[in-house]
This record gives sequence, structure tokens and C-alpha cells, in this order.
Amino acid sequence: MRIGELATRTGVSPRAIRHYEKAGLLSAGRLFNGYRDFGDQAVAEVKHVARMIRLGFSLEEIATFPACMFTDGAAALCPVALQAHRDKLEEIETLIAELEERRDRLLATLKAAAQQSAQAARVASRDQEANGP
Amino acid sequence: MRIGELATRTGVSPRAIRHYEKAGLLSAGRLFNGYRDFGDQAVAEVKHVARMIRLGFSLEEIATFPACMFTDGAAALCPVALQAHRDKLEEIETLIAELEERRDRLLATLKAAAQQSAQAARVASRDQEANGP
DNA sequence: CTTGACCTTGACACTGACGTCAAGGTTTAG
DNA sequence: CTAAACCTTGACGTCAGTGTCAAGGTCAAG
Repeated sequence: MRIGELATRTGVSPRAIRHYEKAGLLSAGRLFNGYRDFGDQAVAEVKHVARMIRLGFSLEEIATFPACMFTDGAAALCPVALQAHRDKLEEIETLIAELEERRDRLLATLKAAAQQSAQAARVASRDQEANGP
Repeated sequence: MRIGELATRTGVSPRAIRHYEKAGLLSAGRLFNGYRDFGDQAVAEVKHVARMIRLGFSLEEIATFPACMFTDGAAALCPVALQAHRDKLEEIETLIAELEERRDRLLATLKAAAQQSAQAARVASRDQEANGP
């Protein structure tokens, strides 16, 4: 597909998509007339990048562990590719660990908030009783 | 404490701290000589802001729910903050899930490759025998 | 053939989160 | 008294991520 369709299907502007491509996060073929030609996986890729950015990763950061996002196809035959796959796997797990840390921090914040509001509710109802019947 | 101490205790630069204050995320008193004067809670506040930023929140986003993040109780009175946190959390979990899927696919690929190479080894050794002693 | 929608590259503009430098006041150490 | 270390405000610089505009090629519809 061309860049416009990819843009509408991902909700990411063509400008941003070109930017991602130039940053090496996306690879596009070219049509005879010079137009970029994206495969279907590009939709997932772009969404993925957008999500990473919303999470506070820079394009450069994303570029350090991106191989996994783009080339997880079927090049498992030669040992070089095999090692590459193992490296990618390691990178993915590092990334997952990092994300889980972020997630846990968020969860902790939410939990603390819940506790506080419960506490507030208890105090409120106790005050209610004191002033009530 | 003054800005320098706060900076060393939080690992955040004085410049950034002034930036946070100007953005309304921090409140500081003033000493007789005009120097900023921060209380002990400021350490936690600054660290909190830094953490939020690392999580991908902008100062403006953070500024929409500042008081309730730090003051006792009233977290429930700040649904904006909670919802923002839940949204981030959701994004992170989507990303983690996506990555885990890719990781699993990679693992499967590696496993298949290992089987294939084992198979190849068996074939090789059988050929060896056939041609051998 | 023209119009309009879509594509290209390139360049400049803006925003956010700072870094950095300037020009100066304050405080402590020697 | 002076130097060093800290503080102030203000202004300009930077980098990333995008918007936007310019100048032009491509292409399907009328």
C-alpha cells in the first residue's frame, strides 16, 4: 500500500511515517514511479512505533531494539540468522522487563491512590456516625 | 533547603527544577535574599515528576493533576489523574502483550531450527556411518 | 487536456524539556 | 579584600517529533 493508506489505517500522519522510515524504523519498497510501497505488516509496525513513542521512548531508543519488530520472519536456517534471532530475543526480554518495571510503578501508584481513597471513605463515614443518630 | 541541595538529592538539575516550578508542578518559598526555599516533601515531589516524565507524561499532563498526587487523601477526588494513569497502564500492557507474542514466535522459530539442526545431525551421522568404517 | 487527489524531496517553523551562557547578588573561606 | 561556590533572572541554543509550505511528478475522472 502507499503512504496515504498506511496513514489512515494507522492514524499516523504521512509526515511522521516518512520520519520513521528515515530513522530506520520502517522499510518501504518503491513503486516504479518512486512512491513508497508498504506491506501489510507496516500497519502493525507503525502502530507499534506510535505506541512506543507515547510511552516516552525516543525514536533512537526504539531503533536500538527494533529488529524484533521488523524481521521476525523466517530466516532461521543459517546459523548467523539463528544468532541474530537469539540476540533479538534477548533484546525483547530486556524491553519487556523495562516495560514491566514501568507498569509496576504505575500499578503501585494506582494502588496507593485506591488505599488513600478507601482511608478517606472510612474517615468520612466515621465522621458521619459521630455527627449522626 | 535550597535548589542545589534539592538537585543533588534528587539527581535532577537545578535548571530542570526551576522549569518544573515555573510549570506549576512545584511550589517553593523564598528566603530573605530571594533564594528558593524547598521543604522536605519537595524531594519526593521532584522524584515523582521525574518518574512521570520517564513514563512519557508531559509536564502539562502532569500539571493537570498535581495537588492530588501528593496531598494526603483525595486521590479519589482526582479521577483525571487516575484515568490518565489507567490509560498509560493500558498502553503499556498492550505493548507488553505484543512483545510477548513476538517473543514466543521467536522462541518457536528457534525451537524449530534446533529440531531441524538435530535432524540434520542425525542424517549426517547416518551418512557418516554408511560411508564410514 | 485539465482538475484534483495523491505522491516526492527539501526546508523552514514550532513545541517541550531542558542545557548553557551572561550578568549580577550573597555567603563562606582564606 | 578577594576568590569560590552558590543563588537569581533572562535569553539564546539544541534536539526530537511533527506541522507546514514550496515546487513539482503521477494518475484517474470528466
